[in-house]
Amino acid sequence: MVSPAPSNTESAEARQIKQTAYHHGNLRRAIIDAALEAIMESGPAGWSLRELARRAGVSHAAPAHHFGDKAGLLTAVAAEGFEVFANALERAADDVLDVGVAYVRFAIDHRPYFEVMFRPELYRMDDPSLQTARERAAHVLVTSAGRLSPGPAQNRLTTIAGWSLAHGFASLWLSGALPETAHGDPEALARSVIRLLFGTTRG
Amino acid sequence: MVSPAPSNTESAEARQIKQTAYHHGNLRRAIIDAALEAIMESGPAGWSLRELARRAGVSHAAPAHHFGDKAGLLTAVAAEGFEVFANALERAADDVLDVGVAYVRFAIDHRPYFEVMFRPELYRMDDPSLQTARERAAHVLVTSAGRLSPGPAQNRLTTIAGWSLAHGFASLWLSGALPETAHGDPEALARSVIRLLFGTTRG
DNA sequence: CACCATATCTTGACGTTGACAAGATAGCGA
DNA sequence: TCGCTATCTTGTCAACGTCAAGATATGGTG
Repeated sequence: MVSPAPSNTESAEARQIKQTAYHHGNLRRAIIDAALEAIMESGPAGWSLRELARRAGVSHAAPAHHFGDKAGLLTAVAAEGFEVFANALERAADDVLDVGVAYVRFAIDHRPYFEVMFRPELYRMDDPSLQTARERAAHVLVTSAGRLSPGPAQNRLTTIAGWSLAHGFASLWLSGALPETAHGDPEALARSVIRLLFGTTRG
Repeated sequence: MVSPAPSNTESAEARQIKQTAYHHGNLRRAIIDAALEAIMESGPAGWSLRELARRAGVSHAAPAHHFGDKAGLLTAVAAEGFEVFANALERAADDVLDVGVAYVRFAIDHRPYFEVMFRPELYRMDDPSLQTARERAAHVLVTSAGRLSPGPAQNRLTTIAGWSLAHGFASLWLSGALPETAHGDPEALARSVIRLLFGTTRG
């Protein structure tokens, strides 16, 4: 897993040393990690800032210093998510099929990020680092799909189709809307499905 | 628009007659309509039960009598949504392409329903009327896609692909993730995109 | 028409939440 | 050593979801 910032990798000792009465050491990261856990358990709205503070062992108002408010925290989560996302797509950028599969894999492996990223009403879209990573990811989608078709008009359609297919599969899988097919490996199934769209064009 | 129950179609007079001190007349419907409005304005989590009660002109605890709690209200919204959804798909069931377009059109025309329906953590999936409508909609998807391919294995893939494509396009469009392409008619664009998947198979 | 059982809605209360303000503490450079 | 600033705590407030108890209307039964 590629994380843009050192996550919960520091030893318990090191944390205990830093953890004096007032200074947590790395509260910002701890709160984000707690948020990711909470989102994994009960969605992007099934928890409270105070609960995250409790999990991190700090007072109820401590998170506000780092994130301002709840939307600020979710903005940080989304920004971090788009970075991990862009990295994952770039690593597969040579092949459209691989990009599509990487899209699905990211959604499943990093579900908490994914559940926030595509819900703009939860956070502030004008965040600079967020926009940068977002454009980086979009660039991979456009260029990898652009290698398939000749004209720019076709290119545009191909990009939207591939993007929609990967995004739709990921969303439906996560929401559990594909009940009978929920057996087996989602990644393999995704690959077969995406091949149905791109297979003909690639021969 | 097809609504499973008489919505805000009754005249203001009729409502005023029924609206005595204690009895609203049709509070259940009024609360659902208020919820749809609120979800349209600020998403499925950007409002409160008390706000809906205020909009309907009743006390803060009145909605609880009809829906139990917030999840109960959202369950009613989702159930109603799946009914409208199933009706819309059934009306286009003759052609896979039309079904896909109807899928996207529903998401855009009935955005509040759509935003709740595919977020299972918001409501109670075990609701009977919800499950019935849900299976009805799924049946249209499977049978319409099944007319394309010969074998059952191919059929399964085709169904998932078409479903994912339509669902992904709708989700991305609603979230505003397709910025540069956001000009023009989404329905026409959706038709072009879906044709990219099914066009080859149908000749 | 009188009566009452029941559905519907109100009032009041409790614990929790997000947000803000003011104060306390720690780390760090001058 | 001093003081500046980032970091965290404590206290507070209105708003929220939910529950309990009471009030009122409606429709059926006699």
